Amino acid sequence: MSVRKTPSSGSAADRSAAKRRIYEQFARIGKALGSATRLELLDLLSQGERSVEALAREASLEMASASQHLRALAAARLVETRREGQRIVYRIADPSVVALFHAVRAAAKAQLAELDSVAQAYLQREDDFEPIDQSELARRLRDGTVVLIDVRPPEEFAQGHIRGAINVPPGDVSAWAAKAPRKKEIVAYCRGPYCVYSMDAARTLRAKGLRVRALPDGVNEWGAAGRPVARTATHGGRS
Amino acid sequence: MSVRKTPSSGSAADRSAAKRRIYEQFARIGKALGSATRLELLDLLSQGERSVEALAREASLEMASASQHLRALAAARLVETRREGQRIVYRIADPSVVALFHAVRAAAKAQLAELDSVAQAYLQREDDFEPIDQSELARRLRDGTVVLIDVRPPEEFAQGHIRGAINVPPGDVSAWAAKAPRKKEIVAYCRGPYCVYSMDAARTLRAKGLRVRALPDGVNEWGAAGRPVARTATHGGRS
DNA sequence: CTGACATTCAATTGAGTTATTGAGTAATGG
DNA sequence: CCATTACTCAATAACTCAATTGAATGTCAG
Repeated sequence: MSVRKTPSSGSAADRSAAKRRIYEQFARIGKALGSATRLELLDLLSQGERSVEALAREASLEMASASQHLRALAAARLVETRREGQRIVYRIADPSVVALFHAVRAAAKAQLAELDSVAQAYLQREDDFEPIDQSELARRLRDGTVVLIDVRPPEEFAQGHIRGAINVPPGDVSAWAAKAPRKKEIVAYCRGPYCVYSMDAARTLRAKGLRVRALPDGVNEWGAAGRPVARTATHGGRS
Repeated sequence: MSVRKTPSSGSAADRSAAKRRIYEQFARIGKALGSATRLELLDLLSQGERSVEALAREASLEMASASQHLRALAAARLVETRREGQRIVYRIADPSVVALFHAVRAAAKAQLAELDSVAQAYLQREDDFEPIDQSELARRLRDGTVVLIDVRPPEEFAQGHIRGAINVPPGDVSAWAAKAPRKKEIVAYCRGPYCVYSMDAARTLRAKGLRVRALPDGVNEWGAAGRPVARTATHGGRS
């Protein structure tokens, strides 16, 4: 065993041990991403912080199960927690985590098309509504020729939305149709490309004779492209 | 159970099943990333395609073990294969996979600093050599005031390198020092921020009295920033 | 067709992961 | 202080994954 004494460069064994540790750190992150449940929780959290109870409800999980998965995400440092009275609020630890989730989604995109027709059918947005892209929407928002609706729960809207959007929560779409402007085109968006709130809203509105298109992105994709995001001042849960 | 008959929108059960399938597709990718060994293989492959035998050797794995992990990566569609005579050559399936690997690395970066001092010690580049950044290097390459050396095996150099770099494989650094220009500053780079070939080379060259700095990026990071990458025409393995 | 080589497959064993259940803990309101 | 709510922890059983071994497959050189 030739052990070099040079302080700055360790032995070959030290090296490969260190290299292994580095890859093991990376693998911690990978492991945390290796569960559909945890990815769903991450996706929800990417739309805004939430309590364990809210996450369990939205992902249809047992409280204990949600808690365990969230602990796992926290152990991988993908999320952080904060106590707020009786609740523990989880949030994404760093913008790089949202970017990571998007990278996974991008890598999965091709295979979804290829080998899961059920999922594809569920997502057929293009077939029903001509999608609008970010740059066209940005231009038309400036021109004032569209009305942009954010079809998500108010809590998510408050934590960040496309500047200029108005919040029409999923349950309120029908009611909102009555007072919707009939002259302008309506653009609906929700959480992102795999979220169907905006499509549902578009179907509902079109059935009432309105002109609607859908933006396939969410507020994170919009923000990641450097476009303006607004957030409503929160008054902390229900304090 | 109210089952809607509308063809375009399925029942609530269909929905949540479809949503689950989507997250399960994402999780396939996550699972593939959940092993230090597979991440090391991906990292090697991001530097260029290789046979199973070459990968097993470079990652110090049994042939069968390397093959199984590579099959797992292939099942997640992160890598593809091609037969070349008796060998099977694996390669990254899509640029989005390299981006995914980089996203994992970025998310892991903070924790490495925080909770693995062994790995940190191994990587202490800044302490020894003033790092150069991409834009400074690009400028000085244009000016011709630096000599850029690519400290990787020739096969990797051939498959893609920073335009203007000359290849000095890890074992040849000492020999190359003799004919290295003494007037210009030397910049060394290798696979990327977690690769130590360039640091080793820099130490060796500095011990011989040369002026050396290190670029912490590899060819993928350089290329991802839209900077020019060159590749040498391959003549296909050993055909 | 045979032997050599690179790779994959199959079967085994041990280790790690998941969902579930029930108990334990921290903050709040009375 | 007690009850309640929100959450976490511990223990279990079912399941999945990893490393290893040896056999099987595909290709090439003769």
